[in-house]
Amino acid sequence: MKNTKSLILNTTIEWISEKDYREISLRTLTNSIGITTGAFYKHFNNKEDLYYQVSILLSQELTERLNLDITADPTSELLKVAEQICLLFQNEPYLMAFIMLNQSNNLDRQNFVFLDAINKLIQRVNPTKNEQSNKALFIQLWSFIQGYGALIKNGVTNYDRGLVKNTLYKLLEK
Amino acid sequence: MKNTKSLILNTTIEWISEKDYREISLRTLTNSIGITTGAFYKHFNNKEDLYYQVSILLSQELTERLNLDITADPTSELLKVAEQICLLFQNEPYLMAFIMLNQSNNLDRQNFVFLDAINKLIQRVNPTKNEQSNKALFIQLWSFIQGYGALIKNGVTNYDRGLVKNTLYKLLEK
DNA sequence: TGTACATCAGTGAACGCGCGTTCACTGATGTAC
DNA sequence: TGTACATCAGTGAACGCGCGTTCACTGATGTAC
Repeated sequence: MKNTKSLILNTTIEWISEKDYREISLRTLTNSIGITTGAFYKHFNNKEDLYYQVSILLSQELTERLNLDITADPTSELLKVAEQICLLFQNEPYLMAFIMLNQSNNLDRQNFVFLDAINKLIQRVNPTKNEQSNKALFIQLWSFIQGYGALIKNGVTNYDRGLVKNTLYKLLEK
Repeated sequence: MKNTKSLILNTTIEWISEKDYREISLRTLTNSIGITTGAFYKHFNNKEDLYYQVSILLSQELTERLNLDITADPTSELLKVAEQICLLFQNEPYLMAFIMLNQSNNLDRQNFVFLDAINKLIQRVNPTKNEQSNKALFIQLWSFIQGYGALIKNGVTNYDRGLVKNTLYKLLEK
């Protein structure tokens, strides 16, 4: 049944949200659904295959959730994205850790869609600058968001909307 | 012998530099030294104890290596620290991953010494501002350094001295 | 100087455990005639 | 409508493996007399 496969995918996402994904075993996962580990292999080649498919789903979900509007005011749109991602780090630390650790393995189209959209926003926020300057700005923004997210995730600090806004404006030199 | 204990500590650091520390087993570690796993437990309570002691050593080493001079020009000193840490992410990715993942567990004095020194530099770079503004600046700098380090470590980008300098100056509003 | 004893780093084999994965089998369901 | 067969999701027990940890024992070294 296709139901079981999507049940496995959705339950995996629930587990990933609740604990470090490296500590999830196929036994705990399949037990919590009510199937055996043998049944799992009727739907996935192996555990890595499961995580790969989950990471694609999560990339799609993230892209939809952020709901980028590349025609809106690029500065406020960038701010919106930055805030939402930082909030996700605060509210879904395990999920974001999974996404961040698996993003570099994922060269699928969905990730490109998301990063491309951010790049387009940056080009529009900085229309007079050259490509190299835009790439640098992208690295600066992405570094801050990831690093700030990590600090939030580790409990070093709490999410502060004003700080995100202030950082963005400094980096954009607004 | 005290020699064996420090041999274990130093060899662990070598291994941590070469691969993900989560993939190091006591067997591979002790085999590479030429002792048995039983001997290991004459010197450490357990594996966690080893990693804790290693993380203290690495914190000390990092502090010494950065060689902070809190009397020097604070801006250039901050730039120097930021550059050195980013370079470490590029040259010692596994080691930095270990330090970053274990730093939040480590509330030992050595870490405070290092972070305190950075905080003092920030106070001197921003003498007229209040404490809250300094704390925000610290979070901004630390977020960028950590996030940029992660991007370098994951191969998303390469270390670029100019980008680090530019980011620092933007954040310091110089 | 020689003997008896204590200490303790290191040995080596074993322990129990949880893991991902495999596979012969089951049994419900759909299809062909 | 009833019978024979094919399909295939799911079972459940087992596989081999590597892990951290334990422990009775060894044997070199130092100490006391």
